[in-house]
Order: sequence, then C-alpha cells, then structure tokens
Amino acid sequence: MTRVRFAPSPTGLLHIGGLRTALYNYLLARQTGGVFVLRIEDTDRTRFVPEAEKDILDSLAWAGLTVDEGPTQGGDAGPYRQSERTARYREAVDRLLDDGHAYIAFDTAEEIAELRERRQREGHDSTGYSAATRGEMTNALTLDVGQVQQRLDAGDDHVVRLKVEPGQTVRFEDAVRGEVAFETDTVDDQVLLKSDGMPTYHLANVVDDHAMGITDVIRGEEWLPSTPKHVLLYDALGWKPPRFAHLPLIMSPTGGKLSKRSADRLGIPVNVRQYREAGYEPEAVVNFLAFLGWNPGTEQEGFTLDELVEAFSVERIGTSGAQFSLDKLNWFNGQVLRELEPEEIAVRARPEVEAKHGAVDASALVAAATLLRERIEKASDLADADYLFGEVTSYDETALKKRWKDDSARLVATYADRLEADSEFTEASTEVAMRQLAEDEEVGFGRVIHPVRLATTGVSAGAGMFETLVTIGRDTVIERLRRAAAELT
RNA sequence: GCCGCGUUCGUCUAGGGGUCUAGGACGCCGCCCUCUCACGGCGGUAACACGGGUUCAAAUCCCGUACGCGGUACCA
Repeated sequence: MTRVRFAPSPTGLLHIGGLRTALYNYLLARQTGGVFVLRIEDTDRTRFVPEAEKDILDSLAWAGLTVDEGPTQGGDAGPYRQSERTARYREAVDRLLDDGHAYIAFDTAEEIAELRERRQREGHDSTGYSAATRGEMTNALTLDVGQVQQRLDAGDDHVVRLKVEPGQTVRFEDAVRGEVAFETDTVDDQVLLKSDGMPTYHLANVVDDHAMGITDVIRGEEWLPSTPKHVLLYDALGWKPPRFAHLPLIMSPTGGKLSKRSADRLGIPVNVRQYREAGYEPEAVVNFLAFLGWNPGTEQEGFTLDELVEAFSVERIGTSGAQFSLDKLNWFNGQVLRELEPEEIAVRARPEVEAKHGAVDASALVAAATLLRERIEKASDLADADYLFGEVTSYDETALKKRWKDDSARLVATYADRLEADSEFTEASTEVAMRQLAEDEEVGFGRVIHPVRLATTGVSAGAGMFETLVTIGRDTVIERLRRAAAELT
C-alpha cells in the first residue's frame, strides 16, 4: 500500500511550489489507491506561525486535494504534528547514542562559526563539523565520560550529532534522477537534536516517515543534498528507506528561485492564498502546476484532477527546473472558464462583483456571465463590466475620438426613437431596426453601431451588440442613448 | 571554494542511436470569421549550450568545458 505525505512547515502562507509538491504526492496516492498524509513539521519554534496550519488546510481544500490522515483528519499513525511527537525522537536519539551512531556535543554557536571560518581560511574542501574536525571540538568523543556527565548534570546546552563515518560512499536510487552518490567525507555531522530538545528536520523526518509507514517521499530538489544524511540515519536505525523522488524546482520567469521578493517585483503571486484572491480557478492552478515539471507524454493539455490522477506517473517527471509562466496560467484559467456553465461562473464572480457594485441579483450575474464568458480571463473580470451592474458614467476617450462622428448624436437619438417603437426588443428586432436606420440615413452600418455601443456601454469592446442591448434592457438602453446624444456633440 | 543536480524554440515540453528538413502548447506575428473585443480556425516566427570522443550513423551514449540551479544552519 502506497503511503505518501506532504510535510510543510507552518512558517507562513503556503507557497505555490508547496502546493505542487502536495499535488504530486496526492496524485500518486490516489492513482495507487494509497493514502495521502499531511504532517505538520513545526519543529522550529522561532519561525512558527500559528495561522499557517489553517492556511495549509484551506489551500489544499481549495485545490481539491483531500487529506486522508492529518492533524484534523486523524489517523492511526498520529499525532500528525511533530511538536507532539518529541518522545519518539528522543527514543530514536537514545538508540543512536547507545549504538555509537551519534554523539553529544557542547560547542557553542560561536565556536562552530569560528571552526568554519578557520577551515574556509585554510582552504579545506569541507568547512563544517565532520569526521575531519570533530576531534578538535568539545563533545563526547573528546571529553571523557565523567566530564560529559558533569556538564550534562550542570545543565549545559548541548546537541546530539550524527556520527558520519568517513571514506564511504552513500548511494541511493532517485525515482526521477536515477542513481545518486555522495562521499561521506563531504557530509557533515548533522545536528539531530537541538539544544532546546526539539529534533531537526533530518531526524524528525526519518523517524516519522518510518513510523507513519511512508513508502514514497516526493519532495523538492532542495532536499537532494541532505538525502545521504537521511539514508545514513535509516541505516543506523536499522530501517528500510522509502523510495525517493526529488522534484525539479519551480523558478522565477527571470531564472533563479521564485522567492517572495522576485515574485513581488514581477507581479507574480507566490502564495496559494494570493492565487485564490486574484481570482484564479483552482482547476487551472492545479492543471498548470501539474505541467510544471511533468507531462503526460500525449498532446492533451487540459486535465481535471481526476484525469491527472489517471495519467500521472513519477517516471514522467522531468529533471530540470521549470520557470513559472503567468501567461500560461492565464491561458489555463481561460480554458477552465470556457468549460464552466454561466451559473457556475456567476457563483465564482459574485464576491468581486458585489465588492465593486453592491448586491446584485443572481439572474443579472448569470446574464452577465452568459454574455461575457468568452471574453474574460477570470470569473472576477465580470466586475469590470460596469455597464451591466451600474451606470455608464464615462466614455472611453480613444474610442470616442475614433468612433464618435458629427452625425453620431443624431443617429443615436434616432435609434432610440425607433427602439421605443419596437415592442419586441429582441436581438433580431434591434438589429433589424439598426440596419433599417442605416439604410434610411444612407450611412454605413458601422456609423451607427459603434456610437451605439459607446453610448450604451461606455467602451468599445464587448460581446455582440444586440445580445448586449437585450441584456442591458430596453428602458436603460433608450435612456443611455438619449443621454449620450445630449452630452456628446 | 567545495558537493550535488541540471542544460531541446523567449517559456513549458516531446523525443532516449537512423523514421528529426526536431513534434505539441503558451507567447508573439499574419490571415479567416466579424459591429468592436474576444473565442475559434488556419498559417508563420523560433531550439538540440560548446568541444572532444564512441559509431556506418548522435539531439539521443561517454568524457571535458561553460553556464544555470540547489546545498554547504541548533531553517525547513
């Protein structure tokens, strides 16, 4: 049984890259009939943000990724917050200590910084706390048993470090990259237990993945360099490592990390929350994210979540970093929108429309969606159609210049008169009336239709003129035509 | 610096020794449709990082170089 996990740190709003990691895990779980676990990795008390867990939950739910086991869902492998599992880490550490795979160290942050600086200055390849340097430091390997006990009894700050044996090669199979190898001489004696008693990511991750029966670890490529530490830990604890799959990183459109800073500058949202607030459809975000680093090997581009579950495979995940493209996301969003019924678009557009125009009828919203759905990129764009939800208060300057001629006021006024006489007021009748008017006045059709569009909508772009007129409604149309004829000369 | 990973159109990518005069999608440009703007349809632009091998044959395999990215924390 496949068991995968998404294991974010509650340090802020969920990052879009985090959602992709969650998505790939979810897809593998669903495809194999496995279990999707959510585990909150809250071991860093200094960066902990209380609201973050809720944002993670909300974001996953928004994207449609349902969690099988997690802090709010429960499950047999709980608890699902690392801060609630400290006894297990302690137990593992004791075992590592007893077996000589780990040791206690007393060095202060300053002493370690000094070590690094010195190694750097002396031009060594490795700069950290490792087999090459631990003999010079203050730890259970250099102190005698009595001294260690004495310092422990005195309550001195200390950490527990993994004892990495030099001269070995750690190999593991990565599902997307193939075999990856690291020399242990380049692997530092990683801290496993911090001086505050909390585990580091490395320890907690290995202990929990084992305890929760995780079979496949799908995570970002930034973890690849620390995977040898994890493999060493599994070995030391006598456990079988899971399968690893390291995802290519999502990069900024200008290259480099898609950080908060670079994204802000480029106007790209970084948090899932921001995508939601910007009016993106979750289906579009999911579809777009799925294609950032994966492809189905066919030419199909539009996928529902269920179709992705069907088509997904770890083998087809790519190896190189993928630059984020807002253009492509927008295109996906348009595709999703065109598949939605007007009623559904109306539901999604409502908050934005009401924020701008006040309360609106459901029927007005649906009518607007029906009229404009081919022309909007986001459901919330409906709110821009002022002429459907309020008054026409101004006219587009450039359009006015181009389309409003000397005879426009007269033609628009005359058209208003003819509509007043038109009891049907349908798409057909309003069009016939306009064609008749153009013929009677011996002017081109465009001479009438463009000024009428301007007068009734205030803008030059929009849906078919006659559908638009019918949607706006007869009385309002006539009133707007007359007012424009009077105001614009 | 050191370690690791990567490198096909501007971007996402297909392709994994001959079928590649390198395919698709986004973007961009043009045409068609048309009352505008879109949608849609059709067409166009544009890429195998570089250098050595291996081979009858290399975008595809090997080595090197360059470049990019990640890691190098008592952060994850």
